[in-house]
Amino acid sequence: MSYSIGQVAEKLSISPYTLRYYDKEGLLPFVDRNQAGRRRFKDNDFNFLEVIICLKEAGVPVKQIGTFIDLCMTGDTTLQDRYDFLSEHEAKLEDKMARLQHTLDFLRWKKWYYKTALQAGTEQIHYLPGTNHVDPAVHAEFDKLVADGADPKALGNLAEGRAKA
Amino acid sequence: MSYSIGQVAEKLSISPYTLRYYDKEGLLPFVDRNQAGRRRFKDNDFNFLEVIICLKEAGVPVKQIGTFIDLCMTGDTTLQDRYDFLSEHEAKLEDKMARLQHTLDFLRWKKWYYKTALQAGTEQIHYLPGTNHVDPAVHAEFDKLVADGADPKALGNLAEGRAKA
DNA sequence: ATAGAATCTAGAGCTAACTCTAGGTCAAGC
DNA sequence: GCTTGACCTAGAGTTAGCTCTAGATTCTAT
Repeated sequence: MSYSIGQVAEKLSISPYTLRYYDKEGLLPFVDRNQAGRRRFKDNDFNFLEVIICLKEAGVPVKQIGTFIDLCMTGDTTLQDRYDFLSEHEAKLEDKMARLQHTLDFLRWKKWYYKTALQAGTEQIHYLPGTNHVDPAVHAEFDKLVADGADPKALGNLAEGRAKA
Repeated sequence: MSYSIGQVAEKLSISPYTLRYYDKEGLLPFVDRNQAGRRRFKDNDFNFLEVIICLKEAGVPVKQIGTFIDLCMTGDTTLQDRYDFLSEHEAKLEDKMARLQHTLDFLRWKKWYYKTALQAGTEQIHYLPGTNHVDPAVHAEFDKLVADGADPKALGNLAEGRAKA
């Protein structure tokens, strides 16, 4: 079974332009061509494409993905290098996810901040009296709610479906 | 207390160039200037900067951060808009983190793939006999280990510190 | 008073990752 | 046989987000 660039693009939800760009950058050395010079992807090629897409999603620059693919084409002598490459990017991804978790926490506290302001009708309830500066105690209050077991994701939600009878 | 652009840059680990760029893009309308036209950041400005940095980390484009800051400057009439904005980006961030978790899972399975290949000395142990195509059963084997309670993060780790006595 | 450092603006330059255009080749259906 | 659409390459264009340069202040420390 073999596939045209259009079929692969369709299947992976990537544009053919992008696939050709990847090829130009050396990411697709494993792809065959037919007599007319057109790319023919094999079933096994999807294993490589899966790795490429994974590394892209992990935030690895195209050039570095290229060096990884080079290692793959070289053979068993590069197994350790490939392992190390993946380990490195696993660690980076873990870091990134930890940072994003902090970002999410912050977003949720701010949502709660606006939820409570909305309920009061004004942001001023969060200001130090007589100023337009946020009272640090407001954040502390939120932290306390979380420490006391509240779900940070739910705390900021406006109860819209509360109208019942 | 007020701070120069250099001091703020230092404190936030951002370059002054970037801060000026943000200002140019309308992200810092709240920053005062002294008689000489130099920016003077107030303590309260760090609340805004914290939000800007959070949104950036969440992947929100600079232009959209600008519209959020505009809402902030407008006053209580925009509280609902600000809430909705944060809700939207909370949802997007949750999606992204779910995708990154899948990416991380994939990276870990590939690490295990290379760990076992390294231990065998060749990648061929994962190929269908007589081919250089990966045997789909290999991935299934990994999935089974995980289903049986193994830690996916630990499974791919080479036990380097095993030399003891 | 003055040298050196920090700041200002406007605008040019840079990089990554596409995205598209132009001009040509090739395969399938009428 | 001919048209239509997918494909090819080379290379130009685009966008976001910085990053830097030039030339002119302004502040700080001796």
